[in-house]
Amino acid sequence: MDRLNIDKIAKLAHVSRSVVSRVINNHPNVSEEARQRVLEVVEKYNYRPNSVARSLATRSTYQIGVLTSRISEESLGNGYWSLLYLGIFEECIRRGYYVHLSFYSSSMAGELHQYLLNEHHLDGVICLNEEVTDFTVKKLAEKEVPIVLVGHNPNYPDICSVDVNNYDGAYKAAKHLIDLGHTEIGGIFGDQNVQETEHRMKGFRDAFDDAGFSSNEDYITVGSYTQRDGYRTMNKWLKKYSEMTALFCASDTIAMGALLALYENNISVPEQFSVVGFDGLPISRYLIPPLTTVVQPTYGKGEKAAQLLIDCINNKNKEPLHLDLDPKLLIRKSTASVTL
Amino acid sequence: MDRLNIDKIAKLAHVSRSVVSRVINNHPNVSEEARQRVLEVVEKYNYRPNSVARSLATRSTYQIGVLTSRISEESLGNGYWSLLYLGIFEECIRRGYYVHLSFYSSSMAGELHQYLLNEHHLDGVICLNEEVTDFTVKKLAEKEVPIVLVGHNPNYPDICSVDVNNYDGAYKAAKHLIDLGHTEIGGIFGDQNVQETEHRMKGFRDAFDDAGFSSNEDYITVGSYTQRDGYRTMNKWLKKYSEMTALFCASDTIAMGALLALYENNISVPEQFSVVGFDGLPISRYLIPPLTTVVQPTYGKGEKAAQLLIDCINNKNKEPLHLDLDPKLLIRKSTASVTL
DNA sequence: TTGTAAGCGTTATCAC
DNA sequence: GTGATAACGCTTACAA
Repeated sequence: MDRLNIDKIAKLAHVSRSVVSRVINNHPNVSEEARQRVLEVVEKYNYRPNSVARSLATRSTYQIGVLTSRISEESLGNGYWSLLYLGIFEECIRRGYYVHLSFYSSSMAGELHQYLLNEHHLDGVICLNEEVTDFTVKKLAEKEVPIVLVGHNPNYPDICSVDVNNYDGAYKAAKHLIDLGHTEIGGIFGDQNVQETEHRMKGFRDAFDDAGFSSNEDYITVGSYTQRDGYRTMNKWLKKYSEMTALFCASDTIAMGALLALYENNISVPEQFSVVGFDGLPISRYLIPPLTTVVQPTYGKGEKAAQLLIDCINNKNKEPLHLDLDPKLLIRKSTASVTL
Repeated sequence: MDRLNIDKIAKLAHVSRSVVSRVINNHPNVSEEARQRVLEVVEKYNYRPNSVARSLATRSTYQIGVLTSRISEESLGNGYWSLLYLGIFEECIRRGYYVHLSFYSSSMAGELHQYLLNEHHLDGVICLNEEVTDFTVKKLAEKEVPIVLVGHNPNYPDICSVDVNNYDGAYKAAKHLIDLGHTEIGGIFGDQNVQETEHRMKGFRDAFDDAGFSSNEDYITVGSYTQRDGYRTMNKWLKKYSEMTALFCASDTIAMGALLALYENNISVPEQFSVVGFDGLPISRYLIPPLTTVVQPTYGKGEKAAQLLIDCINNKNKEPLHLDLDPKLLIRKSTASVTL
């Protein structure tokens, strides 16, 4: 028995192809009798409609694209992206959409270009970071392909986005350290170019202001979200600022690097030095020592992004939405009262 | 200007749709003159053929599916999967294929079922682990959809697969420990049900045999590839086998858990206890201490899997291929000579 | 309620 | 070298 199609099923069920189509798509206006006959044949021959043909006819593919940038191996491997993607994926699957995951890198720009230009096979796109956003918006803006951003981007106020409340997260982290009696507190941030960093820095600084003393600008730096950056900066600061007793890292990966630098310099955490991370990655509880960190709902961000996108695809969102999810501080073993 | 299609382009270029099609697909039999005219119009209107329609006509979508199981958050977040996927993705993109990434979990089984049954939008599938394999093969076996496995599976000798040489990797790890003078060496393995474990155990044991003494079976256990498992087992063994001085872990994640247990028990690594991991994850160099580990070409495995699959799709592989990639030992700071 | 027929946008065959 | 024309497999008016 070779390829089944709707016509063969129709013939076998002694109805026309339209009846089969209606049954399959749960459309009204088909007699119970006919429906049963069709269903039986479908079942018997294990028939499934060809989704490609269906897409061609309906102009929608039920496929969405997720774009992220390749970044370094280090940061790819920390679990943040996997979890975010998992949230997107599961929400999509629940709502009947399938998803493509693509990594943007300059060497692959051409191919991805093709992929996006060919908007016909994607009902929508989720961008996980800024580089990818500029690239994508330029391609898809004029076409009617909906986009959702993970991480707010002030350059695109009309595009839906989800983020964690970055201000709040950093504020909580700094306040925790201040409450423990620390005053000489460093802050390593991750990405010069995003609003996220701006907000986290403001939250960090405001916690000091609210506590009645202000943050030391020498203790603040912006690098990249990598272990390497945390490692290097911590090493440098340990030499330069021996009075420093605590550190806020804008990601768990940065904290991981800092922890290693501390270890290599024989400074024990948390007895001599406290470290707070950001993200709440699954691995953070297995760091040495288990990391106190600001947990963000990474999976939830993905889920929300998918919801927003699918709503956009179905024209549900009148206004562009910009959602903020709540972070919360998780105290583990890497922070302690300052020792005098 | 609304939707372009091949007919509009044909009209604008004063040729028939067939000529346009030939130009676009680089087929012969079109005059240079006509080709130029078409190319100009295509360029001018930025026309791209509709890939859905093309797929319907050619019966191939240039889309492949990657299936993995959801597993726990912990193990998803360790970077192994991201790297493996990256290898697959980049090789596919280079060869003109786009890729879907799906996570299998029992709660999503129904949806994924649909996805796979609808084989029409997937030219091939790569399975990243065993559960997923059984599930998939059952669905796609009788249809002509090519499958490639990451990790050999003796149940499916006819399906191409890639793996690292597990025997060799474990052998090297154990030999390294033995060469350092350790004799009381534990081994924590990851998955009862896969051939991988069997091979790693054999490599581990053979290293002892070749060194002239045999492994202690009490020191060998099989659990799961998680930090939690490494943590628990190490804690238990520390109480039970105080004479143990070294440990081989069948993954870096297991090692990570073991390292934490050691830290909490105030046993310093590598001075009092040596640990070797397996995988060579990007994060392994930032563990405390940086982990000695058997590096496997994770990205390369993905790349190879994609190559095999695309070759299958194009009927290049006469015989089912089962490739083994070479692991290598990377000595960092978690292993040292046994102290007497 | 059911069936006919016209798309959807390509590729591919086959005369010319 | 070129251009009709028939697939590809489905959805959806519209007519019956």
